[in-house]
Amino acid sequence: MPKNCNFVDKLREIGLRPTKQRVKLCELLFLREKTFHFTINDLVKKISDEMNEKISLATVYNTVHAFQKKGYLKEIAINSDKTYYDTNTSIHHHFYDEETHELIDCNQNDIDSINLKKNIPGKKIKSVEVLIKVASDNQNQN
Amino acid sequence: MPKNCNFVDKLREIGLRPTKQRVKLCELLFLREKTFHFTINDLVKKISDEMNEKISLATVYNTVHAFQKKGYLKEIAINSDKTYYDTNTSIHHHFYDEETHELIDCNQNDIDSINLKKNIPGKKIKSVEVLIKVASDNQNQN
DNA sequence: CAACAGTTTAGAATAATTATAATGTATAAT
DNA sequence: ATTATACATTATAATTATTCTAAACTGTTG
Repeated sequence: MPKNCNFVDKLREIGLRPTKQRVKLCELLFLREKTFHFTINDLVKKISDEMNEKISLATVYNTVHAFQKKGYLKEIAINSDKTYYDTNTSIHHHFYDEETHELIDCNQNDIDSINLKKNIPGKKIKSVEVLIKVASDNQNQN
Repeated sequence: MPKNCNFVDKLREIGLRPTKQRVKLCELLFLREKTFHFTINDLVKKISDEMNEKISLATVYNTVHAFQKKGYLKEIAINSDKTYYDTNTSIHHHFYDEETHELIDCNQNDIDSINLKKNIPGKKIKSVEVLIKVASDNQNQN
């Protein structure tokens, strides 16, 4: 979702009704310089803390799913009980800090291209993404 | 956990009491040629279907966590509400079939070595693992 | 403005996982 | 061998993330 844009029109364009809640969430999610990694709970907290608003939990779930479906949010695979999302929807990689549970983007050009020598017969490759787990030191590997 | 081994002794060696349930689970998990990917529910089902036994759900959770802690099982990161485990505890990669939800191992030597150009200051890299999503065709990327 | 379809909402329902507390069992010391 | 003890198992309750539901609400279209 482009920054500095009229979210009302933008939402209409992509076939979602521009409700108050959706516009608020757009502002929270897409008016940012850096890509943003979050869980549903992070969002709910930010809405009440930073925007002094209240959007029902169900709506946050609905809206995040709608944006994901339209391709403006991406679900990130990490070992967690919660689901993480990213405003960077391109195919890219992540550092995952095992101590702070923070995600940091690692773009395609931060990694030499990955060359697969194996494939699955009858299947096409949809994405190849790397998860780099980091920790300060004497941490166990998983 | 080595194949063809006396699980009673092995469990004692690694500091876990060799209870009936743990030995049964060892047999189910580690007496295999290929690496085994599973969820807790897969295990519970296999115990009753293939072994005609009943081990309580809590014990399955406890035991899987104990084995994981001791380094004999590895948690796999994929987008799922369930947690996946792998008997292959080495650092390695996975194909994830978006249609069948099946995991397939992809060893380190099936991929040219990954060269990171970026790092996180003050943090050590603990693992670098690749998830390759596959599907038969006209499937969306995520 | 009226009518309709799409949205929001609170709260119920579900599903995975973890905690609890009573009972059972492997083990080390007697 | 027996017993005491610490560790395990179990059924069940509790918790947490997520999804469903049905009623109230709101953009949009005519």
